Amino acid sequence: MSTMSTGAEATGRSYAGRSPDERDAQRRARLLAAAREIIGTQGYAATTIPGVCAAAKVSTRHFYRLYGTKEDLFVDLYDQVTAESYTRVTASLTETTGRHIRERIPAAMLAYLKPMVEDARVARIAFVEIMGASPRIEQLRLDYRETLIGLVRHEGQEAVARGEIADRDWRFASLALVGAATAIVYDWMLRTERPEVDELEAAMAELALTLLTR
Amino acid sequence: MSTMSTGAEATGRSYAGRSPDERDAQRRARLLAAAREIIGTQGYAATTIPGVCAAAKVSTRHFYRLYGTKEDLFVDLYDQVTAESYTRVTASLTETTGRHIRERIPAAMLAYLKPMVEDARVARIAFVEIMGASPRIEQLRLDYRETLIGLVRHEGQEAVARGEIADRDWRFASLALVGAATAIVYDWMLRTERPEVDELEAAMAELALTLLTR
DNA sequence: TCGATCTGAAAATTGCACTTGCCGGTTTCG
DNA sequence: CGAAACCGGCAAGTGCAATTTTCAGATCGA
Repeated sequence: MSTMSTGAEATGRSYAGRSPDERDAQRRARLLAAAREIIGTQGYAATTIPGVCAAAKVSTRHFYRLYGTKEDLFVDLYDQVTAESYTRVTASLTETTGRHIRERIPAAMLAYLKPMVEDARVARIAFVEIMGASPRIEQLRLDYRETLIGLVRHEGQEAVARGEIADRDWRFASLALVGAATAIVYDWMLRTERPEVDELEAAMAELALTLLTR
Repeated sequence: MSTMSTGAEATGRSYAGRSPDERDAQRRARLLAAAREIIGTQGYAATTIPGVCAAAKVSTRHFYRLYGTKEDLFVDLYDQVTAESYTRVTASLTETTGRHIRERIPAAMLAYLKPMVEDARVARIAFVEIMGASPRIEQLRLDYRETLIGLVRHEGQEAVARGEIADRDWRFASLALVGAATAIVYDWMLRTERPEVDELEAAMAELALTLLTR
């Protein structure tokens, strides 16, 4: 990346009113959108590169210049999807800085769930398709979860230091919360007769409080 | 099946001191053992039929007579693996019949975890490889989980009727418990510096009590 | 306008695993 | 003992998706 960051005398020329970098960025965006749709509805295993390319209106030639393999595309997609959640959580925690941990946890929980509750495809990607897809992707999932655990532990220990709650095994509590959220939200997505979003969110907030503060 | 159930004048003859049915049963058992080993260590996606056959000392020809596809074999394996847990749980509940629900839950939880804690391959199969492998297998997983939810709900409601605990959304509680158990036990398997089994089991029993009775 | 560059579509190639069929050797049983 | 049934291993043949290459047309820039 560093070598082309100045980007001025790049190798290509403009086309359709776009610079080479812009064109690539648009192709990338279309591929990611198509991948989100197809992987999020058909599943990773059933997804083919030509299929994604056709949906994205990108030729396979360009695909292979942007991504080496289907796995690379999925990694990019997963980064995008997890970044949505992670960004919202950290934003929520920043907003609630200084408040009691029992107020902050429900807000952060809802921020975490937001992208999945809004879009079933995201839930499927983040909760189901991510698992066991490949060793590299599995590692990505574990790394991301470790980041989340670190975040929970950090906030938790500060709350303990402030005397707001009792200390506990934060890794255990974080894993329980993430695992429970995964199962519950995905089940909620799949059901036809499901409770309102509000009810789900209230129950999840309550669960987070139970696991992290009681 | 029904046409050959009497089995007397079946097409084949004895070999190596075994009847045709016995030989098939042994091949099946060897294939399942090999599949457990390979899928449980390399993953479902990386598993090939010739690979399983070689490990099981079964020719591919015989494989295709016993199972049509890799998926069929995996279904059989998953049935076996889940049956282990399910059988232990129901046995535990039978043993503790009449006791207070707060005593029965920890016992049932440990029974459920036993096969996974004893064998990392089983944990990987039941918790990771089962997910997103194929639509049919995903359905199998959901069906099995539904059975488990029904079991928890049944026992839970009876305890409520006996006045031992307060009523609650049993589907929510079951999913939370199963999801949390999945995440925690698999994490425990993967870690190098992990707590003793006893500590894990105690924490899981405590978690089950929290989610189902508090 | 003209040659160079870039495009998407589609054909051609490659690679991998499934699936089938054959083979030399073993066991059965008349 | 010898023909027949059966075995596991192995060598094609097949099918599908990944990957590479080709190509005719569109766009750019001098």
